[in-house]
Amino acid sequence: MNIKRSKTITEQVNEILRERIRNATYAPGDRLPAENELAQEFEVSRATIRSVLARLDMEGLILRKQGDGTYINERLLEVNTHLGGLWEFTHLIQNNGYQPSIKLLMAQYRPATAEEAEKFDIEVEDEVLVMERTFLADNRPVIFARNILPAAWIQAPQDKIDGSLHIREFVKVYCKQDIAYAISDISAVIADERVSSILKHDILTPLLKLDIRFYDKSNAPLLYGVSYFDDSILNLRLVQAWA
Amino acid sequence: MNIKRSKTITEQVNEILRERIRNATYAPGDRLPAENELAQEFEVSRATIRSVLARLDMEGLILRKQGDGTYINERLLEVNTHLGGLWEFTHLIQNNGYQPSIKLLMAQYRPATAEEAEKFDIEVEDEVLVMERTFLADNRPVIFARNILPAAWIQAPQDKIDGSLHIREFVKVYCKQDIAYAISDISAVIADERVSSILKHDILTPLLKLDIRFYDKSNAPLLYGVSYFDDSILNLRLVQAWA
DNA sequence: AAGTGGTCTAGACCACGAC
DNA sequence: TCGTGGTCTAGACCACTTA
Repeated sequence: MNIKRSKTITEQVNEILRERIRNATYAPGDRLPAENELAQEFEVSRATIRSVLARLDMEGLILRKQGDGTYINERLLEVNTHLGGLWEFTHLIQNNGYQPSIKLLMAQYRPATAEEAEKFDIEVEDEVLVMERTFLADNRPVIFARNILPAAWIQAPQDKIDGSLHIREFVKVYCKQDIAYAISDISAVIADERVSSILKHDILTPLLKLDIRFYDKSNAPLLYGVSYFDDSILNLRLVQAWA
Repeated sequence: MNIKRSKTITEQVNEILRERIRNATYAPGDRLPAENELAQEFEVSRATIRSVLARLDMEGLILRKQGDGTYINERLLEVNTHLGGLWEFTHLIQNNGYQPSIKLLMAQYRPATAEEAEKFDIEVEDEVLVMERTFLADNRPVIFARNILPAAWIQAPQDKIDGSLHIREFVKVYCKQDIAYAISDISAVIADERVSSILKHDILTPLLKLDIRFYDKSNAPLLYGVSYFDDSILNLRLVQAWA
């Protein structure tokens, strides 16, 4: 097996194994080759193979049984959202079987509220950028998202905001920062008129609200987001492997 | 540093480091000793230290910066629920600052509905055990949970059901099985009368509903659970580290 | 008994950040 | 430049399942 350079070996093995699971080279329920066999095939050490398998295990893609073998989890066809990607809305839409797209509704600067200032560790009245977007599933709006970040964070030309970027790309491009982790609050709410009219949504059906704060490796807050969606249209289904 | 046997080395190091974080030997924001130093202190290899740090990193407890060092995440005081433990309701209650307890409302056998039969891969009309419980925060009911499992799964004496067990303990004791992973659906609902009366809850406030299915390593369904709670009382706050 | 995954070691070299 | 974490190796031995 030849492996291209430039990406890490584990990353390459990771991609190959995922592809084999995706295209059913390893079909659901199948037993994978032993770790030693995989190590031989890819010409890497067993430790490398194991670090890849550990990640697939965490995500619930495989089930490892000591003394027996490693199996493809056949139930993962039903699952659409892995825990690590709660805020990857386009994936959520895609995994529910729709074609995702993003529409920028608004992007404007205004002074921070007291609450926002506290969240970002900035002064009240410091300027923030507010961006409102909808995520569409087959051209139907299903998620309303409002993102807020201090204007001072923005390093790149601010004139035209590209609203079609994912959050992690957005932060990367405009703030030249990488997101290290996020803290999310999940709650159930009755939509206000504005959200309801945007989502063309029955006002009596409660929505899921996601309140997400993103931080970098130095623990500086990068971006704050609040999102609403109807869980009867988009199923929020998570896998959790035992720790 | 002396280390007791019987548990794995990584598990022991894990516990020691967590304790040091908890009791602020390593205070929030502090930089940890270098991996090599920790390896020397515990008399283990650096790989062992790294596997422990990798887990703390995933859970958001620490932030690792290449070329710099590893730091305690000072923002974790705010966080109460790690993703791995979505169904550990007593932890959820505890982390919201209340004293948790569990009250068994009902435990009875009845034939499976069509929906249940499909979920468990059993026949319609096969017998299932239904258990209804409330989780109390300072003696106030805050979570209503209904758990269902096929009666045939139960290996232990069925006469008296101990309703105060956690799910993983319950499955361990009565089914002699270990939970390998779970699939959860999160949704927002308006409570029905029964749930509302149990939770003494304003009927207009939407609740979070958690639909969780538990599986073992062989992919056999073990148990199914539906739970309701008011997110204005119990904050469902998750940490997600970047994959 | 044989084969599997689980744990652990003692190195090596690299990429990055602070000084 | 130096120390840090990031990657990777090539072994070893153990615990467990299956036949």
